Amino acid sequence: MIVITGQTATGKTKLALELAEKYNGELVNFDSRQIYKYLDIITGKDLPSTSEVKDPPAGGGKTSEVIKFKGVWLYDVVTPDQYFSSYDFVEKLKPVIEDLKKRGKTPILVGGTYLYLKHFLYGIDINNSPPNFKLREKLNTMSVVDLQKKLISLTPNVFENMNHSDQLNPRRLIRKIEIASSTSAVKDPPAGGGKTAEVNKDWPIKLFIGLRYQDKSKLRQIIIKRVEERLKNGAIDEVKNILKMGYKVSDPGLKTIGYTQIIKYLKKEFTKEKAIEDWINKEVQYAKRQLTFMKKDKNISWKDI
RNA sequence: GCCGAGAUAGCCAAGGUGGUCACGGCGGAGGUCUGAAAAACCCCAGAUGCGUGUUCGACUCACGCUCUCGGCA
Repeated sequence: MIVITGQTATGKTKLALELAEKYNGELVNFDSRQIYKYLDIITGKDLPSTSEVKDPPAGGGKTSEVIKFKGVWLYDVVTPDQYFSSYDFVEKLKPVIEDLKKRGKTPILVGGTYLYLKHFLYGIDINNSPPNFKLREKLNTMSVVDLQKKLISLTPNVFENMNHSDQLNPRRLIRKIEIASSTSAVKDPPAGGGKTAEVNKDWPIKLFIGLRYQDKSKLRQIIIKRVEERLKNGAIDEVKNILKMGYKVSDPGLKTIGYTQIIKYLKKEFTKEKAIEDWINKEVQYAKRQLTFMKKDKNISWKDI
């Protein structure tokens, strides 16, 4: 198995395609946004036309219920209104990998969502429980202080073991409360979390590459260019169409850089200039956060570009 | 040229009888991360246009200068 991750706009897909050729591989996406259908232009799903060849012609020219294979597995697996977690991702990924194995192909995982990758490579705490949306809805209206109190009343140890940042983060608090109040909850979970399920033991990693920018101003420059390109390629129409299909700003898939800003522009909350500026800023900030997170993985061999 | 309004961090911006003044937001730096992650959150740095005066003390008051905006000419 080959894994390629790194900052956004570093040419991960391009490298992956090269390696696919060299190692008889097929690409598997682990980008949390490209998982979504209809989010194409702004998430950069477009691939060089060579890979389009792999598209199986729709059987007999009938309209396509055929799964689109755009040369990359795990594109377009859910609609923008659907919840999708790192757990779901791992579950989707396993059969794909198995299939590649059977066909003697080298899986080439490409993407920037390190959390997904992390859960696949290093496992998830088996004590965790699935999301409880009803509970979340209720908890979402509570203040941070109240959430803290609630968690402390349920499992003081869990709260104590959270770091300062997480203790003030409503999402993290909600998640902990969710786990603590699930019926199968472990009363006093150990400090470092429970056992983790090893997922990928059958798949040794041949190459684990991280792409990053050495020069931050360069990163910004490239992102500016990419945003301009995506606008030219119809980013605004893409958003309009998605809204026309009935998807809402609040849908998980549309909580995505680029979409958020364009929607604000369409709603006249932002001028076009402001929307573009914000889009670029958010993307640069995202790229930095990616690196902060990935840096901690000592298995990644970094390539500066 | 005259009248009015204003000049607070890279940008936007609040303030008060003169008392270590200096709210916020954006942007910037660094960080957190085990089922929402292109998410959510933590944290750090940085400012009173220039000069003179009044005063124990001025970002705040007075005068002058420079600049900006609006109006008159």
